[in-house]
Amino acid sequence: MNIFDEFSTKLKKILLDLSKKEELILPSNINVITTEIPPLKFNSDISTNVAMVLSKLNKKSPIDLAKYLSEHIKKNDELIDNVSVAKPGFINIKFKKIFWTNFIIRVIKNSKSYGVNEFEEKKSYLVEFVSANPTGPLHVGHCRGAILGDVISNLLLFNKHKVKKEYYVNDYGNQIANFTKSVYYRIREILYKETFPDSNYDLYPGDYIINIAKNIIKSNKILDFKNFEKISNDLSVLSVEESLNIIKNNLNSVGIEHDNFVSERQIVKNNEVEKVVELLQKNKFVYKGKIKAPESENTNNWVEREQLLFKSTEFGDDKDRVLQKSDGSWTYFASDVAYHKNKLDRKFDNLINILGSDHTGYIKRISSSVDALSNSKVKLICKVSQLVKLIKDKKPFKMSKRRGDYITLEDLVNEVGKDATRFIMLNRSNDVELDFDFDHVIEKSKDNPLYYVQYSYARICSVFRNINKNIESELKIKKSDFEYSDDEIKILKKISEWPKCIEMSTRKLEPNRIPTYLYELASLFHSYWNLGKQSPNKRFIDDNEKISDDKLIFLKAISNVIKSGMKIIGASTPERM
RNA sequence: GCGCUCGUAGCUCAACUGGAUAGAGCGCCAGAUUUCGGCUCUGGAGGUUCAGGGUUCAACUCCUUGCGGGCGCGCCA
Repeated sequence: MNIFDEFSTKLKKILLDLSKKEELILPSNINVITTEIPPLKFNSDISTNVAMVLSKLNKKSPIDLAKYLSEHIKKNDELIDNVSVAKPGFINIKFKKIFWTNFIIRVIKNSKSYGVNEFEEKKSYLVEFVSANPTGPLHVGHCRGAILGDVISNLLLFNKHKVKKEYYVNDYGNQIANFTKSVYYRIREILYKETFPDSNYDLYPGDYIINIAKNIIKSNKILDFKNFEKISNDLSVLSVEESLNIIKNNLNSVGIEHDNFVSERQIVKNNEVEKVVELLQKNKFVYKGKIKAPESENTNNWVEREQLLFKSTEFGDDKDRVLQKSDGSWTYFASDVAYHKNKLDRKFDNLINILGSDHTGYIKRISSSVDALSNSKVKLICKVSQLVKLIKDKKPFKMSKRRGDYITLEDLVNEVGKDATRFIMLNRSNDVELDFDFDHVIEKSKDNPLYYVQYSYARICSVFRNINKNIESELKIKKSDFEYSDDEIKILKKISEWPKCIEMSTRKLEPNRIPTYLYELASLFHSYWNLGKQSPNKRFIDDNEKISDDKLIFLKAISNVIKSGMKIIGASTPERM
């Protein structure tokens, strides 16, 4: 349920009636007429732009048209207290108090599904996120994208869509070869006391490789480490497995679990790359040609040569992209195209990729391939998560560029916890850099939005505790003839905006609206709470240690919204703090 | 050089599909608080939304030019 949608429906009916009577001309697209939340100062509940949109077509001034329409609106609805017209031509509707009583009772009755967009068609989504190279633990940079992907999935699930969360494992190619070699040298270091070749910059120096080496030795799956060539394949598989375990543990520590891991190696092994290249060739998207050297830096070493190219320029890319290396093996891009063909074959309605900001340049070419493969029927939606700037003691906390030395996701979670990590990472729009201030995040104050929201929930719980009621149990509503005060209606109005918040977050895949919304709701609640200091009638529990039904319902509705919002974010709502 | 992206109060950021007099928090100033729960609340000051041009009844939002920051521009993944 969504009071804005409901009003919109009523309004459109009125408009259609008037147009049938030929009193009004309507535009072909009636959806430009919107219902909105009026700014606070107008002291009304819903507003609409209808008069401004229709004024030109009907050759009337917006104000006159607004006056004319507001009479029809008022006449039509006994729950409307008054309808007023404001300057450029807005129509503002204010409901009677009983409207809000009815409203909150409906919210309570639908508490489980409140906020879900009922009218939206249910679709299936594949969300690919993280997909970090399986060569070591995740760092802070990965973390933001990971949480973004997870919460976008939660949002879609909340709206009853089908979602598969997927991780693409890049376990093929040079980086993996170097990684495997690194593990190999560590093993020789342990078994034969040989020193690790620190001067080789292709190798991974991190200490975690030593643990991987130890685990592989312990597992006894390979018995003889003397000849690298002989064991490199098996060792590679084991090494990837080990580092994937580290990554999965990292993800679990922030509450993330993927449904599916797809191996690049497997895609290559199944000849999926050949097949997809063949298919593209058949549809004339592949050709042999030369590609220009990049405009940047020194192009001295650039050797122009004839190579297999994908025509991504046909879909707006800067240049066509190479599919095959000179040694005959496939480029990363080629196998990724095959992977996306694989996704398409699984028949999802929508494909979503979450990428780091360093991959923005990659979006055009990969979405081009999806266009080419699906005949532009399926769009690949790419969301980019920008950098995270860590701040400690008011200073940027530099991620050292020194090899193998970066702040890991594990470090972050150990420092501030899962809830704070998730909440703060989502607090900003994903396409803006984010300051992650360690000092605020662990503070128990308003400076810490997580704490502030959780605290409001805990306060509500304390009321329930004091009257010996369980906050989870369902409320039985006997009478509903009470009315709420203006201070309470302020909060009810905020609650009525919740479905709108969810709708926008889902449509734009921008979950950052949710922490903002919850903060605002919490703020209103804390204000209300403080009113109890002066006015005993604003306190929840009266002198006889009882609570009235209206207050009980009121609290329950607030806590429900906070809880379901926090659930989408993936942060907890402790009953005591 | 080219592509993508961001630019809003001193600072960190909101602002719905293009809506009204652009909102919060921090910091600053002034107050409240013997409470259901303790960094909670109330008020004040603070703006040419980077700059110019355009579209529109209406532009922070869309188009365009310029400026500034970030990212990317390999047969790396």
